Amino acid sequence: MPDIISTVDVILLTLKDGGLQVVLLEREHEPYAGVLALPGGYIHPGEDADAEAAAERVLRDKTGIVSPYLEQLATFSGRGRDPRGWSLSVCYYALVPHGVIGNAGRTQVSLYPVDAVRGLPFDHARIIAAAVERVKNKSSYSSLPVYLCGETFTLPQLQAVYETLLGEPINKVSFRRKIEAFDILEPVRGALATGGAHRPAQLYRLKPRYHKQLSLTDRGLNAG
Amino acid sequence: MPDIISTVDVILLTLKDGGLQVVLLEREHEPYAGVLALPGGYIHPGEDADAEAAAERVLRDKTGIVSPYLEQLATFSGRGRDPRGWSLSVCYYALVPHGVIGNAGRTQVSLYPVDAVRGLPFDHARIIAAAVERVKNKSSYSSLPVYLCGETFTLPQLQAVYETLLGEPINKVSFRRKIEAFDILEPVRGALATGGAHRPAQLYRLKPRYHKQLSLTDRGLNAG
DNA sequence: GCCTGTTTGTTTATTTTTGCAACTAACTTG
DNA sequence: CAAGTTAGTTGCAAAAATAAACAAACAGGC
Repeated sequence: MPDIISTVDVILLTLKDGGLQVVLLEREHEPYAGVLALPGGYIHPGEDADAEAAAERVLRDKTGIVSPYLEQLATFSGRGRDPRGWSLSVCYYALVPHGVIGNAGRTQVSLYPVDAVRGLPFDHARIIAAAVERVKNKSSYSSLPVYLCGETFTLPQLQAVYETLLGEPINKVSFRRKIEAFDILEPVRGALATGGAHRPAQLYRLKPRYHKQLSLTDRGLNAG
Repeated sequence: MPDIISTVDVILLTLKDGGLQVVLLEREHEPYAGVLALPGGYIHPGEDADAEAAAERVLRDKTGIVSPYLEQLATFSGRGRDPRGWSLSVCYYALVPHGVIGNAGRTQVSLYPVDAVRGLPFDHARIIAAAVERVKNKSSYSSLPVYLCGETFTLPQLQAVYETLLGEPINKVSFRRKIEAFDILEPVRGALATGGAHRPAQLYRLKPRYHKQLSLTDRGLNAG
C-alpha cells in the first residue's frame, strides 16, 4: 500500500494596501523548488504534539512569526495534489497585523494580494481561496478582524478593516453598536494624535481575556 | 521517523426521541476491539480519491448508508490519541433522517444520544462534541436541519427540528419568514392527513437544486 | 349533523432593531 | 481665529422581529 504524504500548510494573511495579502515563500526543495508557495512542511511525529503544533513550528521556522490567531481551515487531500503521490495537508490560517511581517521576518518574507496570486503549485490557489472565503465570512458575524489590527487601533480604523473585508461600506453608528455589543475592546488612555488635522480618535485594545477568543454576534454586521 | 496513522471517522447524526443521536459501531479490530466507537477506518490511497471519498466508503461499507449531506468537520491529530502512535483522523459529519438508519443498515447499526455517550475510545467523545456544536451552530443561520427531515415534511415538523437543535422555542411567523427567505422548499400537492384531529399541514420538500447545497441567512434564526 | 378540541396558517398590533442625517467635538493648518 | 476635516453622539424614521389574536380545517364524540 503506497504511503500518505502528511503535511501542514499555513495561510498567513494580513491587510495591506487596502486588501488581503498572503505570505508566500520560495520552496527550498523539490517538487517545485524555487517556486512561490504557501509555507508548509512535513508533520514531524517525533517533534510535533499535533498538527497545530506542526503548523506553529513551520510558521515560526520559515517566517519567524508567531501568530496570536491560528485556526484550522480544513484538510486538503487526494491523489492529484502532489506529484509525489497521495498527499494530505492539514491547513491552518493565521491573521496578523502587517507590521509584524518583515519586522520579525528572517528570510525573504513577501506578501502577495490574494486576488493576484497565480501559478501556485499543488492546490495552493484553492486553499488560499478557501481561507479568504472563511475570513470574509467569519468577519460578517465575529470579531475576527481585530487580529488584523495592531496592538491598539481606533474604531474608524477597525471599521475600515471590516469594510475592506466585507467589500461594502458599513454604517458608522451600526458598526459602533455591534462592536460595543461584542464587549471585547477597552479604551486606552490617550487619544490617537496622528498628524490628522482633525479630532483625534480614541485608541482601543482587545480586553486581555479576548486575546485568543472570538466574539460572535447572531445578527451579523450588515452593510449600511 | 515514526509513521503517521491516517484515518477518517464519520459522525453520523440523526434526530430521534427529541434529541441528536450518533451512530456508534463495535470496533472489529484492536485497539479497543469490541468497544463502541465512531465508524472509521484507514485511508486507502490506492482506492480513495481523497479523504472525503474515504469517508464515504467507510460509511457505506460499515453502515450501508450513503448520506446526502457529508461535510468535513475538522482533523484531529496528535501523539496521545491512539495507543499505536501518532495518528491523524480527518473527520466528516453526516446528517440523515433517522428513518434511513436500520432500513438500509446492514450490520448492527445503533444510535446513542449524543449527551449520553460515555467511555468512547480515542478522542471520539471530543469529536462528537465538536460535530454537535457545529451542527447546532450552523442550524442557527442555515437550512442544514432539513437534512435531518425525511423526503417530505411540514413546516411545524421542521420548526420542531430547529427548536430541538437550538434548544429554545422559535416564533412561528419569524420561523416561516426565514424559511421562506431561504427559498429552498416547494409545497407538495396533498396535505398531511396523519391521524391528527386538527387542520392538516402542508407538506414540503427540498427543491431539487438544493439537495446538496445549503442556504444561509445573514441574520440568524433567532429565538422567539 | 353539529359542537368541541386541537393544530395550522394568517393577520394585526407592539416592540425592538436598524439606518440615516444632522449635530457637536476636537484637532491642524493657514 | 476662521476653515476644514474627521470623531463621536443624538434623535428620528423606516424596517424588522416578536407577540398576540384570529380564522381555517380537520377528527371525534354526542
